[in-house]
Amino acid sequence: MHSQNLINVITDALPSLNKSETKVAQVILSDPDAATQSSIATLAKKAQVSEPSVNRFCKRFNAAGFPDFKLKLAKSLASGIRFVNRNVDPDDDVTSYTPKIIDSTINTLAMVRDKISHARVNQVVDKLIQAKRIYFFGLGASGSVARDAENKFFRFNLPVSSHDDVLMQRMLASTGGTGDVFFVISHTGRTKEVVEVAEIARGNGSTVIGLTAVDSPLADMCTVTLDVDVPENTDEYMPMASRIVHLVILDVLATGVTLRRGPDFLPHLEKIKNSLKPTRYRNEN
Amino acid sequence: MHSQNLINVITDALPSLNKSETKVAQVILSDPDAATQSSIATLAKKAQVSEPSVNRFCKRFNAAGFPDFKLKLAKSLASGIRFVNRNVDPDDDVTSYTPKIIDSTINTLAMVRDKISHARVNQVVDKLIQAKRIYFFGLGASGSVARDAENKFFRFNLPVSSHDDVLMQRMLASTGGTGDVFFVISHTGRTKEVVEVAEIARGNGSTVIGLTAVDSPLADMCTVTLDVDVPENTDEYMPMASRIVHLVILDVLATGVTLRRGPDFLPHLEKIKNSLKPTRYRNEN
DNA sequence: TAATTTACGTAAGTTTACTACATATATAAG
DNA sequence: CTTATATATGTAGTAAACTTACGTAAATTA
Repeated sequence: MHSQNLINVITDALPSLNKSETKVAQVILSDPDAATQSSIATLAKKAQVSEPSVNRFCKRFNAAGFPDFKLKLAKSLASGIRFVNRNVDPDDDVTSYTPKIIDSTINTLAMVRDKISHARVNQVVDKLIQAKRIYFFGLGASGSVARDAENKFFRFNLPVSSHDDVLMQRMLASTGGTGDVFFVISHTGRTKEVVEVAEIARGNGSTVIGLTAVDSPLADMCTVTLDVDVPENTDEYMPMASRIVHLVILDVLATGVTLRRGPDFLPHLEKIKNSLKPTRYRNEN
Repeated sequence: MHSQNLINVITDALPSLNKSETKVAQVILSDPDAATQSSIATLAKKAQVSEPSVNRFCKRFNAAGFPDFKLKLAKSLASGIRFVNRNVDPDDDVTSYTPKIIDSTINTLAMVRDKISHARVNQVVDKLIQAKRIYFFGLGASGSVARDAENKFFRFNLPVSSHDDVLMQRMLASTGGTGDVFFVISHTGRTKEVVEVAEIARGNGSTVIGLTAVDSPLADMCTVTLDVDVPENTDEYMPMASRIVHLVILDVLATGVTLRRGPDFLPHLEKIKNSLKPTRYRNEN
């Protein structure tokens, strides 16, 4: 199993902690890297609690003791994931908002990595393998995700198309049937048009796959749903990470399909790759 | 250079170590994970040396002492493992290829975060702020990136469009002039058509921004380039992380523009957000 | 072979972390 | 509202771990 990032675990547990534990958590989260280098005494002093409180805190998070906790914390920090404690401020400059945005995306991806259901991924790959035809549907920001998916999946040598036009989507959904897979992408899963389209497709016996939010109306309508629980962007400055997550999940699915197709399929992919060579300037490296 | 993996550093230094240091190194290298969890006493015993020898060994590798050394070792272990098996194997199953792909994307983003030039980002934001019109150009996978960019930047209340049609791109480039910004996206930066389009636009006095590879023909042609040095995908199974990187950089740019516009601009963004509400099913949360 | 440097270990000292216990605070019951 | 009980937090002592100082042994050089 994948070990969940300690920093996220602490953040999630924050509301359930008692007074002194909260103090310790805050000190650690405010500068996790410093925490890995300080002794139990310094940390206790910073958090204004006693040393045993720090020790108990560590044990609460399944560490053998303080040193073991520091070790685990260091490991979490090393995986390229940094804790983003602040959203972009109006007075941030390039040097601060750039890493903030990238870190926030990284964080979201790490969360998805730890929470995504492998069983579901497998189910979706199953459906995609069996598909005679795949339609990728998305509106707005999800429109470009759908388009990217088309660009990935046409390589599998089966009819694939993407659509961001609601009327087109309705028409295609109503003419679909067994063997057709409608892959519906939506961040909220609450856009009426999209949900209706899914319903129509479902009614005709098509397979409907949803890449959308948990417990959304769209999710309820699908044959299989890959639910992504990306925190809503409340902050005006914060860009939606869900597109990125969706794209990466589509990468995962494409990889799954490729692997299922087996090694005999690789020459086909190679052929597509090579087809682009004549369009490029030679690389001198 | 970036901080090298401690295990590699030790391996490299192996020939230059003296007797007891070699013993210590061998014990650590044989099971680095165990080393991070053992005390200086146990490690000394295993290596058949005295405790101070272990301590000196740690200091030789720029650690403050044994605990600090363990910390550094743990860090390189955490990031190292992920780097080592980051490629998808033909016999991987869902539980292994899913985290691999996500981790690989995370690693790429972390690299970009550390290497991206803030000065360049600032320059590009400058150009975008001054633009009277923005065209996003991209082909293939970059086509959907361009489309996503359009979806982000139209919010700034200025004429924005995206194009993935080479002929259309040529025509627009040839009619452009001062005040027009052509934002050209290309993973390789070597696609002839794209480079030519950039050249045409440049010739007419337009600003050409490139989101592309370092030292590529396209990069040479641009007014400002945001070079992204994403490792080429040699592995058939590995999806291109560059799209993701491009999208995130566009997020950064959009944020930069938003911040420059100042707080007076926020109501406008809010208005766009609210415009979607009637299209959605209510969220009961 | 002697001088000098480098390597290594012993033992003492110092820091660090843990445990057991006591007190305080909060919660529930009467 | 008081008492009982559980929970939370701190104090002090102890054990373990780590570091330093110093001395001896080995290796290197003159």
